[in-house]
Amino acid sequence: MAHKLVIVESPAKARTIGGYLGSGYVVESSIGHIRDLPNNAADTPAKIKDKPWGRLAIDVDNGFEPYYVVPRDKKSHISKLKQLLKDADELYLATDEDREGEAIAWHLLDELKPKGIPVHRMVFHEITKAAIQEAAANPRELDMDLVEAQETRRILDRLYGYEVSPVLWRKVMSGLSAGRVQSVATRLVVDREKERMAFKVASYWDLEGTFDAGSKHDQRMFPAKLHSIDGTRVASGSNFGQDGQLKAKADVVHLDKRRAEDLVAALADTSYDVRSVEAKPYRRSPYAPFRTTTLQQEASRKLGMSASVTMSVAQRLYENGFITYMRTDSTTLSGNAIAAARAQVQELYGAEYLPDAPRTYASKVKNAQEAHEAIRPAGDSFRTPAQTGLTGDQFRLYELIWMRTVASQMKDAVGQSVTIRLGGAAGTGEDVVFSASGRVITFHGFLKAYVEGTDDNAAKDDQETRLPNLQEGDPVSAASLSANGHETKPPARYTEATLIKELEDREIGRPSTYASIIGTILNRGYVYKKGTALVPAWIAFSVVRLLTEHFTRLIDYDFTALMETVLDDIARGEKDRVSELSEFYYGSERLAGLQRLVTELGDIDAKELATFPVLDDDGAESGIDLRVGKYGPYLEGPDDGSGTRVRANVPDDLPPDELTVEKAKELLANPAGEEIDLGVHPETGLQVVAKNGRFGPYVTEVLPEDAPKGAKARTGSLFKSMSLDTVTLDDAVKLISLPRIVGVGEDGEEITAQNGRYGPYLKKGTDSRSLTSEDQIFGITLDEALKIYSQPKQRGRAAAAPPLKELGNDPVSGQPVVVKAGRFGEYVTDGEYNATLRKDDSVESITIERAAELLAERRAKGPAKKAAKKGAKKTAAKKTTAKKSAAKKAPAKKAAAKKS
DNA sequence: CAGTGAGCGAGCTTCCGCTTGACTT
Repeated sequence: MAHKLVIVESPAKARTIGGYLGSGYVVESSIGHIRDLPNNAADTPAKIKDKPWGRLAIDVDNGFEPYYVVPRDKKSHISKLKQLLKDADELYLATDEDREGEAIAWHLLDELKPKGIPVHRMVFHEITKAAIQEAAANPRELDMDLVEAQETRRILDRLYGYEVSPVLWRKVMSGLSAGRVQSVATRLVVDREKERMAFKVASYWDLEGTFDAGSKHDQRMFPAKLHSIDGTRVASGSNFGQDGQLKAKADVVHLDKRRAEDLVAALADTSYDVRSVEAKPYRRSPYAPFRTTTLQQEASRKLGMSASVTMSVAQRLYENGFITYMRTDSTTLSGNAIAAARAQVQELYGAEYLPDAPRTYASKVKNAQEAHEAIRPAGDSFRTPAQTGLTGDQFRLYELIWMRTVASQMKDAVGQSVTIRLGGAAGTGEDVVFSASGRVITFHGFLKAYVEGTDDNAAKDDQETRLPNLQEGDPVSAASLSANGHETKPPARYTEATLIKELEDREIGRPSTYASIIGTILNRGYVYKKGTALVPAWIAFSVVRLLTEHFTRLIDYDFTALMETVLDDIARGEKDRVSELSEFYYGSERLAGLQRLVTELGDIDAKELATFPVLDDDGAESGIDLRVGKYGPYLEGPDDGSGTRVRANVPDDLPPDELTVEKAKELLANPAGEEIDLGVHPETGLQVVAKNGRFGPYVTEVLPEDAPKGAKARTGSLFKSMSLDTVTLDDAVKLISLPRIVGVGEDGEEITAQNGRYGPYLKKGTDSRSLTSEDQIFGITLDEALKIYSQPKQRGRAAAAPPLKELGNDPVSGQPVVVKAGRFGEYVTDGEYNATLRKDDSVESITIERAAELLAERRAKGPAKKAAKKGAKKTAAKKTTAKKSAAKKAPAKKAAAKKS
């Protein structure tokens, strides 16, 4: 039977809308984007792989034409949609009405290719029966200008990310990344840390007292603070700047301890009178209903949920029909929602809390796309939290959303704020004024339902301080007075919630990505969490420095906002996508293009980039440098002219702003870190210790201070079977005795056994042979050693690697194909060509057909040996780097994955 | 960053935004 096919983005939405449209309609979802640029080489179609721009999947030479693919996990879904389309007599593309939604609609059209049936673009902002039916009755055309704007955004992000990231691989560390959003987020965290490092603590003092209004007042005692001396204000926290120091223009008295205490003494006999009473009406309007970022902030402040936890809990609430869509930048409530909230206000708080007219909230977000409603309880009447039957996190998050929504339709809170000034004369003749402020809320309004949390210790909106009802001229006495010292505090580190807020304020990122932005910069190792604070790692300093020095425009805080302006122009048909992308990539008279920036890297000095002088409190250089190395951050002591500088590791979890000159000196004084005393060597009498070094744990002798120049401490790596915790003095004595002389060969040359870079081995002159186990170093006899030397050298190597699996014969070469485990992972070989298994292959699942495919691909590239010989040295060096950094990265990723 | 020798298959990392399940731990 023929039907009309409606495609929306979200499955949950499809279910709801299906119910509103009734029979005759089939509502399905696209589940987000259905096509994208290929993610990596494995997903890149063969026909563009070999193009110079194949890696980008954007033909930068021909109008920046993008090459889209349907990701593997979406293929079956696309077939399902195609199947549904076969029996459809009309197609409604009902994706979200924003830039991305318009593009999804176009991708659907382009991929499904409906033949001979009408296609409509249907849009709605509310999911109510009336709104959906009206939308279906009044469809529009696809807005191709808006699609162009989306493609421009997508292409620009790809060019930025996939061109700049490789620069970081070459200059900083393999596997790193750069992007329009993550790099700015990282920069924010790094810049904040730099502010903290430049911060110098200042102290200031003030006076606080408890005053007595006399027995005729109900509220007799009240607190007040010193306000001014002889008409000049006393310095308080707000007079100090971001650097911690008194602002240059501050016309204030800066009290120190002595002056403050002297003043307390001079005020011992002072009586006061009320100089002024200033009352102002206090009025506070409700907060707007939740959008993604405000929900994430409040869930963090009140429920202690991370952004990603908040989103997944909200997702479950959404899927089960408890709340509206949770990825939104809109604070707008539908008419039904306003009515539901108002009904609930009436019911729970009474008519006096209900404003005469419904409240509406305009979006504060500058680049808001408003495709959805605010986040609120779902339905035309709200369920109270108790009525939902929810538990745990879902209950608590629902309650938060429900309260916020209901409160948004309540009356303002009103009251009075009062400032009272008290004056008196000090014994020294100075005129002093104290100030007391109070707030009384006479009608709580929405505050009765919902009070927003605060990030620092700022007063909450419902906080009250009552003052006595004093009049000008009334006498007041001081019950107690004290001098209090304060210190200026550095700007606080970002938390997930405050960083997200900052990004939103700067129009960077979208509701669907805020939580994952945090994930990205954590996973790359740019930042780590210390409690809830985001602390930048030193490698982030290197990356931000490279980007600010060489890609200044791209990491500018305004880059995204400027891009949005251009995209809006494209969406209105006023600018052309190709010329904008061309300017971005190839440059113009006024701008350097990205392509030139990433190819002309000669002046990027990787070493300099990774070096940060450790500065003292006055910002002067100490001669000590922090450097970001392959093994993490380390310190280099001052150059004393000896040619070598003392080095020391910096603990991974030492926040950059805690690396003072004193701390650096302390670390340099004990460069090796912890060492374990094993005792005294029975023969030499020297102390023997175990340490962790560059190549892992090892033992070494401690040479006496009067040891002759040039004397070297003997060392030895621990065997793999040993560990720092369990190694004994006996083990150590044996290890440092190496190499062991096994005997003399037939040619008169000495054969020794030892441990090295590639494991245990025998050495005879320049001829070396691997051993299979570390125990052989001590156990092997001369006869066995001679036997090994009697065999040709190749043998030990080949014998060590039996194939993991035999697959049969290759159809092309006819040779047997086997799977082997190699240095770079598992690979298949037919004896001549080797091909590494790809991400989706495994030893268990691989077939001869797949192996033949891999070998055919490999064969197409020609023999490897010639290529390998070219610039062999350079390649070898690079390989080592890549391998080490990969090895280093793996555990970090695992740890991150475990947490989440 | 302790200091010791070879020779073995390269291939891939990465962006931002839109959506959920299908995975494993």
